[in-house]
Amino acid sequence: MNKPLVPNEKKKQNWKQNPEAVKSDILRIATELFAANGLSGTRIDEIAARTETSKRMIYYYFGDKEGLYARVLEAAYAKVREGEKKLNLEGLTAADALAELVSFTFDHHRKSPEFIRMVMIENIHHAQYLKRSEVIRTVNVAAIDRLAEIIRRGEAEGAFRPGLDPVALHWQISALSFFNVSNRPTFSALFGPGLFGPEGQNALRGQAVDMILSHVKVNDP
Amino acid sequence: MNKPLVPNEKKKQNWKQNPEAVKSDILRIATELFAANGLSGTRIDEIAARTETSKRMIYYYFGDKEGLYARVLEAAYAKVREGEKKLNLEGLTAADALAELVSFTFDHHRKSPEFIRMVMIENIHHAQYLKRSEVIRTVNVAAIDRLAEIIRRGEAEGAFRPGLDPVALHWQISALSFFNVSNRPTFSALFGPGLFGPEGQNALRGQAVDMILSHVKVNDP
DNA sequence: AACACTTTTAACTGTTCAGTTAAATCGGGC
DNA sequence: GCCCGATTTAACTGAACAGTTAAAAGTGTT
Repeated sequence: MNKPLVPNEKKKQNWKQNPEAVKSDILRIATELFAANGLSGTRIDEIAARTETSKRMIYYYFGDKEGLYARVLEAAYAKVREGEKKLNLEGLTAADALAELVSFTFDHHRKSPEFIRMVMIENIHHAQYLKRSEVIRTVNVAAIDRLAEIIRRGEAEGAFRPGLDPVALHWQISALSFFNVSNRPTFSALFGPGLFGPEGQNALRGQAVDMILSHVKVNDP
Repeated sequence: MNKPLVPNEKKKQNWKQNPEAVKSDILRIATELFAANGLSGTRIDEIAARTETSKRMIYYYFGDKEGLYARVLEAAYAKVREGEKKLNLEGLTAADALAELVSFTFDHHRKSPEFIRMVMIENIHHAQYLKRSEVIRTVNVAAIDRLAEIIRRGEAEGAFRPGLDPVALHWQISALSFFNVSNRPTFSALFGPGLFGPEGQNALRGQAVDMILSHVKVNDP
């Protein structure tokens, strides 16, 4: 009854199978909608309607709603990791490398609002889906390793105070970069949009760099 | 058929009308559930079941689910404002006052996870309910005023660098305090619970104070 | 040409859930 | 004692929604 004798409308004749494309099409739309509406706020029927394929195929490939959500979460982390590979800190002093890392992280978060929203949603769910994913942990260990290396160099140079904790430092950089995106709606509603325009963001980025650097440097007056 | 001839079970005889108590009972349970499950994730039937009153009364007093959510959000902000009145910065230098403010804010956020979750949820919804509330804005203006006063004193003392923006400073203090609670689930799942135990939290609080202070102080090496 | 995997279609199931209805009773202020 | 607002109860409505079913036919591989 399908692929019918009447290939009217926009039904593609000479049609090719492409499971990967179908899956990634579903993931793309699902990411958009889960990030916009949360897990319970998203409708499978709406995902299906905006996909090139059908509701049936969502269940065929992803099992159920939670399975799809879990895959969306993993894909979001994977995509962000991919973007972080662009960062090159070779040949810089430890302080310059750290400044560049903070600045990059700040901007990278800004450019990934969908990812930020997925993490927010996952935090609302007490990270229960992230906890089950072995894929994701490795991504983030790399961030800590990179920081640990910078700290090691900074101590060797005598530029950084001793005893810095790379995980705490990552927490601080993340806090400043993440909050900037996650809490923009409420912050902007309460205090106006000034900090979120181009000048405001440049100022906040520079201040974040300054805060982190003055914290790790050795100078105690 | 009710208030029946048989006051068996725990039906309160000698029962008193008390609209305010009924409303605040509903708000208390609704806060707990909205904070736990979000707007679309919360069931009115579950709120009703855990209240001393009935589903009918929820609609009687709050109209609909969104009306109830909006009132819960306002109540959460009001309660947090109430807690902030405990902070006393009289007779301190600007630097000491700011240190105390950061430290207090960090701890105050930690003690208000329900409020934090409501703000997270509200950010997911692009602050659409907060925007409509005139009640809430005034709460937060006070925070800015308090900071502006500290900055003014710090500049007068010659202790702070000139040109500090109280809104940006509030953003920074909030980022460090808010992220600590909001992102604990994912951060802890990825990097372990170490930073969220008592020692870890003491360290993070101290480092937050240090970061803010070394950023506002005048010493440029 | 056989076989496994992929895709289409649309109706259907069963449940969950926000919001309603109705009639009755109760408390308290006037 | 009268009236109005507060409260109880439990069943009901109607829509939304996750997940299923079934039969058919396509693709790609060997």
